Parts: sequence; C-alpha cells; structure tokens
Amino acid sequence: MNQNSARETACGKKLKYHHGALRPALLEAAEKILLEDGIDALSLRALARATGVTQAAPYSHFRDKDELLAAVAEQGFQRLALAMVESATGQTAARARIERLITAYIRFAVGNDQLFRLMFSPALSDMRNHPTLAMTAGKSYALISAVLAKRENADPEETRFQTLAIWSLCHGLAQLIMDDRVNIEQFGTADIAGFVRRAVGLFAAQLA
Amino acid sequence: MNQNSARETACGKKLKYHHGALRPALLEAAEKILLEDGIDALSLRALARATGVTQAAPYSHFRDKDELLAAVAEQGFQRLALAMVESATGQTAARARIERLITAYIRFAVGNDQLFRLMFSPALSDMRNHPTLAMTAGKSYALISAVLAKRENADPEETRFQTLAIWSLCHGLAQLIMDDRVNIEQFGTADIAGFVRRAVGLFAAQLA
DNA sequence: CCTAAAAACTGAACGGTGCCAAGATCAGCG
DNA sequence: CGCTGATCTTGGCACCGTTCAGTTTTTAGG
Repeated sequence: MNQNSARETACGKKLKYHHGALRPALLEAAEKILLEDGIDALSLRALARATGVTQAAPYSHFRDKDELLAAVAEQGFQRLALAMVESATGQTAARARIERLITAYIRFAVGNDQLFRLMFSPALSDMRNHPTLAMTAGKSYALISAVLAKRENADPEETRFQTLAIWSLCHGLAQLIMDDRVNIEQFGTADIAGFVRRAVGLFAAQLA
Repeated sequence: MNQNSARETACGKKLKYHHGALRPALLEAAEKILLEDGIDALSLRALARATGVTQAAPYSHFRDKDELLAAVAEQGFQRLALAMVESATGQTAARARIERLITAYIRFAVGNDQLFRLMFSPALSDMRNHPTLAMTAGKSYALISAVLAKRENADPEETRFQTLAIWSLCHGLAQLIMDDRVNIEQFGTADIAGFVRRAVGLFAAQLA
C-alpha cells in the first residue's frame, strides 16, 4: 500500500517502517516522560507517540506494560547502585562508607523521585514475574551488607539484622521526604548528608 | 419518563432513585474492594456498581477520584492511630511504649497493605489538596513524638530528630516487608514484635 | 543471490477508565 | 402548591491497555 515505506511526521523527520532500535528508544523515552511529566503520563501510547510508532509496536518488545516498567526500574536500580558505589569510593572506615552509601541512596530517591517510586511500585514488587529485576534490586542491599560483614568478629545473623535496620531507616526516610511528610530543613543539619551522619550516630556504638 | 421511580436489579432488590446515603456507602464499598480485589480494581465505576448506582453518581459527593481516595485514606489513618494507641495502653516506660507503637504501625501496614499503600500513595501526597487528610496523617507521628518529648531534659530539637529516625525505620521496614523485599522470618526473632524490640535496642541508649 | 521464515510494525477494534454536560427526580421549605 | 438545590441518570468524550489480522522488513539457509 505504501510503496515508499517512509512516512512523514509533523517535524518532517523521515521514519522507516522499521524503527530499528525501538526497545532502547522506548526505555529512553520512558525515562524522559517520567522526568518531565510524571508517572501518570507514562502510558504505552504516549511512549509510542514519543518514538514515532503506532500504539501496538511496543508489544513486539515487551509482553505488557509491566514488563516495560520493570525494564525501566532495572535501569534505575543500576544507576542507584552506581551512585552509591561512586559516593563511597575512597572511604575505608566502615562508618564513613555506610554514611556515604545511605546518603547517596536518599539523594537518588529525592533527585529522581518519579523513577524511584516506579522502582518500588507495588505493581513490580512481585519479583517472580521479573527475575532479572530482583537481582539488580538487591544490589543496594548488598552494598550495605558488605560493609558490615567485613568487620572483625562479624556475626552473620547480627549483620543481616543491622543491614535491614539501616536499610529500613534509609528507605523510610527517603519515602517520607519524597512524600513531603518531613521537612529536612527543620533540623539543624540542613542537608541530607548531615542528617544521615547524625542518624548513623544513633547506632554507631553497635556498628563498631 | 420512569413514572415508577423504582428500578429492579438482577437480585430483585428495589432501588430508589435517590440512594439516600451514598457517600458512606461508597467509602465502605471502597474498603471492601480494596481488601478483596486490590487497589487496581478500585475504580469509580466499580464503586458505583457495588453501591447500585450509575457511574456519575459519585461525583455528587466527591469532586474527583482523588478526593474519594483521600477520604478512604483518612479513615485508614484514623484506624492506624487507634490501633497504635490501643496497643500502647498500659505501658508506662518510654521504651515499651515506643516498641508497642511501632509494632502496631508495622502490623497495620502488613495486615492492611492495600489500604496502607493507598494512604501513602503519591497521588495523595500533595496534601495541599487534602487539608483534613494532612491533619489525620500526622497523628501517628505525634504519638511517637509525644513519648519522646515527655522524658526529662528532653531537648525539643533532639526529640524531633529521634522521632523522625524512629518513624523512618518503622515506615521503611513496613514498606520493605509489604514489598516482599525482606523476609522477617530469616531472623531469629520470628515475629514483628521481636524484630522491633531488637531494632529499638539499637538506639536504646540514646533514648534514655 | 534468492527465497522462506521470522521479526517488526500497522490499523482497527474491544472493553475499561475518569470525567463532564444535560436532564430527570426528589426532599424540604416558602 | 410551586420553587430551589441536592441527588442521581443518560449519553458521550478522550484516553488507556491489549489483542488480532495483515503488511512490511530483516534475517537465515540453500
């Protein structure tokens, strides 16, 4: 029907029948929409529009919307882990490393709150459907755990417990800040790093 | 057009043109659907169906879906605060009260996870649109804060900080358990109360 | 190189959703 | 009684996720 196989868009760009790299383009567009318009605007149809393709095209690359969101979330977890690692490099003391890791975690959540919310969205929390996501998501936990496990005389069970406690504090605080249920500036330590340092101080004795 | 003004349903019940108490009926139906079918099934149209009314009827009582959800969430916060208070009655020691409050908080989250997620849903987190919700939501924070503030020589700023730390730990843990990112049973203390007691122990020294 | 199978994409449709404007009904009050 | 305002219905809009039959392009095998 269309012997030319090229279509025109409003902006005049030529589009081939085959996009060629639709999958990464969709993921990129997803992050952009997430950043600019929020998670409510993140629909498959909007993604199709943004990549210049019809609504059904994404189904060649993702079984359903959840699978696409899981892929976006996985990218997010990778970036989160990277940010944490980078932030802690150069620190050798256990306490300093922990503080850096947590601060990076919370900073990431606050700075990419729509993405962070997606990463911990209930729709994706059933990891049985997204096995690779489960692996990636465990990375940030592992980073904290590793620091605690490297101490002398570290009891494995005690380490697991402390890791969970720290992660909970950190995750909860991130959540509360994102939801505007807490105003971090009402504390003397005006920024997140200061607050974290103070919070870690609360159980510093037990971490030694 | 309909001179009788009564309609028949499949089950044969007579329905008046005016429901009479639609607002509370909607809220009740919402909690039921939330409990039985999850938050994804909670649509205005489903609520209308459940209360035997047409799709547009709810708009006489709520400006939009968010306003209805906010009302449901507010009921949830009230029940949460009640559960916390009841769970802590009889305890006088600060540490025991804190432990009870937190345990009740987490138990509520785990036992009503769909409702809890709604209560902390991002859609509702912009409290400017739901002023009464904001008040009710602050209750659980106030309960923890009050215990800490009643200590001798309690520095107000330090109290605020500790309250936030405890609340974060508690909220984060609840979130992680709900999302199945943590298996509480892998800790010696098999239940939530035991874990909380141990966690509070981490900064017990600072709470005295 | 040619062809057949596989993959990518289109176009149209289905049922569901939130929301809205217009009208019908009803309760309470002058 | 008639009026008014609140409540509810009817019908419709735009959007969503998903499916399906069919078309186009790429890829793999001879």
